[in-house]
Amino acid sequence: MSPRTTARPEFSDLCDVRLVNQRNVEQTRRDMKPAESVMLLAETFRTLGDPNRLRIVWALSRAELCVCDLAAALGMSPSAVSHSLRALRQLRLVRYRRENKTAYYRLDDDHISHLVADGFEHVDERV
Amino acid sequence: MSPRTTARPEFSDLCDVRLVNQRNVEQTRRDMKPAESVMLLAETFRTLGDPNRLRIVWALSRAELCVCDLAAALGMSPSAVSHSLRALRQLRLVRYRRENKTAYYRLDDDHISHLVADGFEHVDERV
DNA sequence: ATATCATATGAACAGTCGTTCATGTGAGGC
DNA sequence: GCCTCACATGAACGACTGTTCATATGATAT
Repeated sequence: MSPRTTARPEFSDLCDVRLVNQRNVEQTRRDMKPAESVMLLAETFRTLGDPNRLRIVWALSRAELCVCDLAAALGMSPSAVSHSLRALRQLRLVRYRRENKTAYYRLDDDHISHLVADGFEHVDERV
Repeated sequence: MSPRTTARPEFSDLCDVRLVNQRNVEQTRRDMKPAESVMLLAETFRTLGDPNRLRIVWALSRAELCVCDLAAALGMSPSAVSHSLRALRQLRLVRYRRENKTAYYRLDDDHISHLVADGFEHVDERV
């Protein structure tokens, strides 16, 4: 996945001539995360931002599952599941092991599991 | 924002006739989050999945800022910032107060701040 | 009143996404 | 060998997204 948006530095002085709090601007610039981190995290969030992929991740946070079981449980085509898993794999959100013809997927580490669990906690608070 | 993907129930039996672990499928179905929660969280992740919006949220997690300061600090046009803030507002990720002509934005609660902080921790671990 | 400032918003366009369909791969069974 | 199964992948199409540009709003100032 490539970034969809690019910063436009030529706009940085579009506001400077107006009433801007220079302190805030400089402090914010100082605190900003490096572009690489921002891109990678945005890509991660965007990948989790698809309902089907999110369901897959949630399912894998509770059990190791093969493609066919995921498809059956979530009501998706095996092809769609495989495509989704590839996106998750490329961001190293899931890993898999092969056992004969079957590929068993699980989350790559606990970080992602916590992230999703926290997210559900957040949205479930708001009815 | 409307969901981009829809579950296709007619696929749920495409895999049942094959070698599926029925236990896993049933357990996964039982553990699945309600569709409403999935949709809302996916929307939230997708909204955080844009580099510019993510930078805005990160900036607001450190200080209350007006639109113009955000634009100046992030090198975006005020219009783009305003559009981004609207998306964040609609998901109640940010709130704002008006002071004369100026609109000061900040994060709506700590949940979102933690989510983003955890996310950066995660990606910064992987170089 | 007119002008300017800070922000909001609608339309529109190029770019991106996720699905389906068709096909490929590679292991097992006959 | 051939067939089937479980999965992977490429192409393609419709749907969606984020930006820019133009315009609107609403407050302050002169």
